[in-house]
Amino acid sequence: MSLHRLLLVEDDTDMATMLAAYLQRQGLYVTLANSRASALAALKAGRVDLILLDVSLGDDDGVALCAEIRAAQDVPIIMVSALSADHQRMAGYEVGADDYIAKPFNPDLLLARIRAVLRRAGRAPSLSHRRRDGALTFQGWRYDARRDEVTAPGGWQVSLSSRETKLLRVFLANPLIPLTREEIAAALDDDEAAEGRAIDVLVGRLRNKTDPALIRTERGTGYVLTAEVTADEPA
Amino acid sequence: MSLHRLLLVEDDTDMATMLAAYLQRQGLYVTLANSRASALAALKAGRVDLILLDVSLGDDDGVALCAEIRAAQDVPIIMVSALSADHQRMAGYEVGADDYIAKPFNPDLLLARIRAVLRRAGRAPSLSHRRRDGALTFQGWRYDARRDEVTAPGGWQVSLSSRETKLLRVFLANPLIPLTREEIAAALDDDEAAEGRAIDVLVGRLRNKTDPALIRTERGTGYVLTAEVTADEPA
DNA sequence: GCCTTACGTAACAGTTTGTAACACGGCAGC
DNA sequence: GCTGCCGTGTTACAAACTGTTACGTAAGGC
Repeated sequence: MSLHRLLLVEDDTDMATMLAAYLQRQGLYVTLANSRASALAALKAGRVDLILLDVSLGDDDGVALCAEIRAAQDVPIIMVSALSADHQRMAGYEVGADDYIAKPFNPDLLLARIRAVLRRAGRAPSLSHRRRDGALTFQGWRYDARRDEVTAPGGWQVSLSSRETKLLRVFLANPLIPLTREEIAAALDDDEAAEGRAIDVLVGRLRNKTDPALIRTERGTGYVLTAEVTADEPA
Repeated sequence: MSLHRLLLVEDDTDMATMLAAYLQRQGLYVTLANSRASALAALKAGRVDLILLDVSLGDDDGVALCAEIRAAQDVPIIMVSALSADHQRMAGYEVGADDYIAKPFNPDLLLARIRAVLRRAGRAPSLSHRRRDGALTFQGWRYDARRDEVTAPGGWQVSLSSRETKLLRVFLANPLIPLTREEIAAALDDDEAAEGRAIDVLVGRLRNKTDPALIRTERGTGYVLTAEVTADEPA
């Protein structure tokens, strides 16, 4: 029920087909383009929320195309490259890519990046629209939003403090997406201010009560929920 | 089944649909309007407790519309803007918006603002708006307003003191909305004054006689009824 | 390897909340 | 009036919650 339209610019047909199928299954509306010309045509044809742009585009140059698109309109762009060389990465950033991912990539990671970019662009339907309904399952754990109850894989019930619960909800709303301390604090407090090590300690406490492996540290950045989250039907 | 009626004035269909879905799940009754004309029509058509008004409204101007509505009637308004520029923000306030939120926003944050505005505006729908004679059902429990009787999920009858009953009614009138001790006291006493721990103790006693999970503590704030409330037809 | 920085976390302190126990007052019955 | 009972607020203390600090350790950069 996501309304995001994604334009996939990729000249390798096999890769494009596979990726498109995957992304469509994830709820994205995907348009394919295999060249600079067709990409620009697709852009002109309709609304696009995000562009996934391969750096190597046969005769065309992805980096140049990125800059070209950026100059014309404000659409978030994620660059995809077969080479993870840093200069390429930098080249991508300089022309205005919002993110960069190297082939071969983990599809889930790609999806996470896509969500993150869309979110930053303010067009993301977050998980929140299902949050109050059923329960969420992740890595064997279960969170019943209605009752604020957390159940461990074994069936044990875990009691979290209200702050810990809020934190868990923040992570569940953004699975696989790295969150900075600022973002977490903002989401927790409904307003302003992140200081000190409060978030670290809070994360530590949540880790202890659940599974330490659930939340991974992104050194220098923040924290990520490492599990995929699926919504159960409301019983 | 909250009785808050929210008018969402937004011309971006996707955004409107998404937001409406989200807000409806949060227990608000949402009416959509995509233009100045339809907004005014909706206002004329029925009671509205709160207006969520997008600043950018295609041909129409949200700020002007805000002022217009304000001049005509006293409905709380939250302005939504894609630009967080301060002058716009101020412009919104000056014409009488009760709050302001910038896109992209955290849905939970929006919800918190909505609740805050509703609370401030004292529009918490009172029991009087309901069929006074019917019974209310919540989380398996039942409250018969006519007889002041409370029935547990199992069918057992629970006897509450008069003060406890009043407290229960206050919560039932404001399901899912956090209430401060002051608000509760005001609603209980018909006249002001909240001091000491009276409310805490009262809540504790109500919890004991019903289901402790029904009323959750919002640390630093107050208490919330965690159940949705539905009105039964009078038997 | 060493050095710097970031992170994990135990211990602590300040608040807030839960609740048992008590005190007070009205009221019915004697 | 006296007495016991019930409902209610007050008090006091324990427990829970949460941010801060300090220090040890891990992770990278060089």
